[in-house]
Amino acid sequence: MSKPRTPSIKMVADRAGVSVATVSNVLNGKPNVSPDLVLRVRDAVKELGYAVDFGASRLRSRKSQLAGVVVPDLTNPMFASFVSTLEHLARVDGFDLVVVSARNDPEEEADRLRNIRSWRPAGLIVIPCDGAFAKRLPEGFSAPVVLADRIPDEPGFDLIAVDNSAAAGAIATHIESQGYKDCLVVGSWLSISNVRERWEGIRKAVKRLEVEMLEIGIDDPEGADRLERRLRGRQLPGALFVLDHGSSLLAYRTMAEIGISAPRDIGFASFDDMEWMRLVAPSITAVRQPVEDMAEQAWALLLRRIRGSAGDPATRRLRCAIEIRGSTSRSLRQDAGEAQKGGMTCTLQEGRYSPE
Amino acid sequence: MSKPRTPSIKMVADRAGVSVATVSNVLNGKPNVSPDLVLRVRDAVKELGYAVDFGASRLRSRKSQLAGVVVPDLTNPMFASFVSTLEHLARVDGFDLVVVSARNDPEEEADRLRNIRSWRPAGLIVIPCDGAFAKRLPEGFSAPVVLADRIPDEPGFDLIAVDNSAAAGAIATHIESQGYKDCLVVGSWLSISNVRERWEGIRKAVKRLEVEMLEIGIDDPEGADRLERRLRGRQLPGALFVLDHGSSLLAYRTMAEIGISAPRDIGFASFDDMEWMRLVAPSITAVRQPVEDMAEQAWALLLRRIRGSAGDPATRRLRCAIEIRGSTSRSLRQDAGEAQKGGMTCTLQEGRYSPE
DNA sequence: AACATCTGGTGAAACGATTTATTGTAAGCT
DNA sequence: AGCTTACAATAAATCGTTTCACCAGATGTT
Repeated sequence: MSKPRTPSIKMVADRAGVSVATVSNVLNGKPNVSPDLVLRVRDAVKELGYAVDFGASRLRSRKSQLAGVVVPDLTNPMFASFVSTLEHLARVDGFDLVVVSARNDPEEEADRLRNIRSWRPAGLIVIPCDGAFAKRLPEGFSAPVVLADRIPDEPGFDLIAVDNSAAAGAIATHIESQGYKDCLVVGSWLSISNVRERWEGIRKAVKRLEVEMLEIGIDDPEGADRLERRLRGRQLPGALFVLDHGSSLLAYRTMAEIGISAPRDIGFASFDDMEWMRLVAPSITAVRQPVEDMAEQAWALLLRRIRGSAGDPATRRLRCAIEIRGSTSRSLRQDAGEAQKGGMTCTLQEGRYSPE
Repeated sequence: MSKPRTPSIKMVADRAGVSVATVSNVLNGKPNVSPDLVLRVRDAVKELGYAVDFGASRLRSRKSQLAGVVVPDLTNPMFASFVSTLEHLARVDGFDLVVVSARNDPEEEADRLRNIRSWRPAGLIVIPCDGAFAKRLPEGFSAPVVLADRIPDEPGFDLIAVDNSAAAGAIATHIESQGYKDCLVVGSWLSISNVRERWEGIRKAVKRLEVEMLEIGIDDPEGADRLERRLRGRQLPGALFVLDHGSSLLAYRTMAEIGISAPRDIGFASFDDMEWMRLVAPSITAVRQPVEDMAEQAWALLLRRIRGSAGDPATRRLRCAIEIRGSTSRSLRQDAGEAQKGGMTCTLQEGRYSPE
């Protein structure tokens, strides 16, 4: 009836017949410890099934091998993939991740940030809910923070994002070049920097095309109503360009319900290329964001900061790829048959956009 | 040039003019501390921006508010949603999550398990890569473990899974009742318990329907080839039933490439109902798994174990829902037009399957 | 008055690691 | 031999908490 506690460094030391300091030195690969002792320690470790206690280790050494990750919504495939990539990269560098989802709620984000702070992570990677992120970062938070994907209202942060404006502009130009006269642009909220930048990119790019913006929120029934009313209205827009994945799902479903389909009745394009956009027939013209790259760069930057690199906050914009597919094709308007074969898929090379 | 370290409990104590013990008592809501001191401590905490150090706290109190989560692949929407739900529930109970993805690699899973152990989590929720999970759990791991979704070869674990056999059987029966004569069943590996159970459920359920199993692996080009050859073969099966989401994506894409479509040329059904299956036309008959429920039950069970509930390992099987849609409809074989409207969607009530 | 029982509070000992200072020993150099 | 230098190993201090034993004073009980 004793207490078989999980083995500590002390037990290892006893069993190996050395001091705890020596065990620590062996475990951390410090030089100046004789080969036979290394062996004895290793054996003892194995026999006891010992594993260091990261908490205690961090407490004393003041070095944490833990990073925090905050995303708006883990169920969004974009963010899931972001986290997944991050998690792998971090692991390679010996870091673990505390992952939290803010569920699109700034309050919750603030709460999670406060909470995560108590784990004393070496750094933080955050995709903020909205622009007011700076106000939610607990004051006195000293670990480096790298933001991704969304731009904060206040500057002063390291940031990895994509070139929203140019990508959206490229799609708008494509739509225009297909001969569409007007285009309804749909997005969750203009208060989200991505949506805003994309909308502005469109306005900057178009020449003759008439564009009109509609905000429909996130999981908001009223927004869904607004969209449906607009699509049922007497004047169906020539094309529909949706600026985020959530809205795309809603829009595509709504179109199906109403019985209009792309490109027969309307041109359709979307941000955030997803698997399903390639699977539906005809497949959907979309902007593909380099999520993995984003994760990679964010992690690289954070790691540099953790290792002590000073310097002004850096902002990097990554280039998106444009996938032109059937849903915006004017020539497919009549014969919707061929489409699913995927032969229509191509990558826009015009301007700064490069092929796969 | 001093060292503005992140505030510790000692600084709070000094500022409030009390002992650290008192601060600790206030922070942990212990009784027997006078109201004015509580106030003074609270003020000091606020002024300093103090937040407890979970690591130190855990070290001393031996109670961890951290749980580990291991999934085979975070980019799989099923698992992403599982983690997301879990994360929310855990937070409500004051727990944070260390999340790791094994990337479908048992080796990596073993590595992550070892690693996660060093965080001394209060418990673990794992969706194992394969049945040999027990061998990968570091020996001497003392925190409670709850497995989910996949069944380990060796018993002795708490387990929350779904009723694979019955659900797969129901789909098979449906396919049979539609008049299909034979059915090709496709899945990643039979060594994954889910796939195995589903396959067995099918064989148990069918009467006249001829069934045949094809394993195509995970992200395996050879498997993709096998599938393509089979579908290009002289004898196209009447129906195709795919047993996991990854394989479904591959199968659906392959069909499109070859130019066969459901239900015109072949009946098509799948496990793991996903958004895209509702978006393609006609939409796809699928088994919808109660992922959120699974997460909920897994968390509830783990929490109970953490709180000290003893008792034999429990196994719970949750019921899946069946979504009968156009892709298996015999009557749609001729007129593939109507389908996208989704009017075909319904929920099988037969047997133990209940409607939405 | 003497004794037990609360009450609000504190100092100091853990927890499991790393780091620093220290010691003893062996080797290297005049 | 005498003196420095280098090496191996350790004891002890420390990180930020919680907990335990204890204390002084007030209150209650006989």
